[in-house]
Amino acid sequence: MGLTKTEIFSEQQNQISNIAKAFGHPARVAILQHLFKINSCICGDLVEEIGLAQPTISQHLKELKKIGLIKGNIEGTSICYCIDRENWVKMKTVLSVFLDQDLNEKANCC
Amino acid sequence: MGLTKTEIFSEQQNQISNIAKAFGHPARVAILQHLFKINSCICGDLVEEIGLAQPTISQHLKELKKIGLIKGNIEGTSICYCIDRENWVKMKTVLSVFLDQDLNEKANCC
DNA sequence: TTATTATATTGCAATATTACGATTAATAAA
DNA sequence: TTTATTAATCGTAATATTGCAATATAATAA
Repeated sequence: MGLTKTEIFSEQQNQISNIAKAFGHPARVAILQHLFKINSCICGDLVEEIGLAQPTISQHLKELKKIGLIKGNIEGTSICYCIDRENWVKMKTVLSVFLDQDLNEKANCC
Repeated sequence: MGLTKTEIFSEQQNQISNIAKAFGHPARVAILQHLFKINSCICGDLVEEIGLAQPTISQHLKELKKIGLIKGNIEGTSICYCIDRENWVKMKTVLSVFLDQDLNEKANCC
């Protein structure tokens, strides 16, 4: 049906997959990398930098904002988007619990 | 158009987003967690464990296998799926370059 | 050979995502 | 006020994803 059955999974599992989904598009990866690199940004820069149309970038920014990885302050006609470093660290904490599962002494069975 | 413009992004950016996409569904997160937990598995277990239909689980397993995070050995009528720990570590290395971008001395601009 | 069991594949419906042109909204500059 | 400038929103087309019933395949058991 194309609809993820969120209700049968734990909150942690949904949280992890939601974070991962935000990283699941190269444009959003590129946006985040660029924001880290220049440490301050307006949307126009990104349109040139990334190479997608302005509405498309705006849409990706909206998703990143929704999940809390970036925040935007209005600055005249433009908006200063930047990384929400506090949330970024929180996000990494959630992910690391999942990613570091292999740091147990168990060996492979096959 | 619904088609991601892969060609305008770097190989690293596409690699990161592809890994993230694999984690971008709670069922796949749950499957990986379960595989780590019991350290050996067959698909039937997962159908009960996760609560989705057998074809759906099979499809998710296929995607995880495609990206190399799990591997399956034929064992009689069943298949022993397990984590590909070598690739898991490689995957973490790729991701950490991206996730640890914030470990620079820069402050927030806004 | 004929079940039985376990998993994969196919086909399809429903929903989600991606991308962009056109438009709108809001501020700044003239 | 009029005219840029900048970014958000709307509408829509194309493609991807999710989920499952039905079926196929493959290996073992009877």
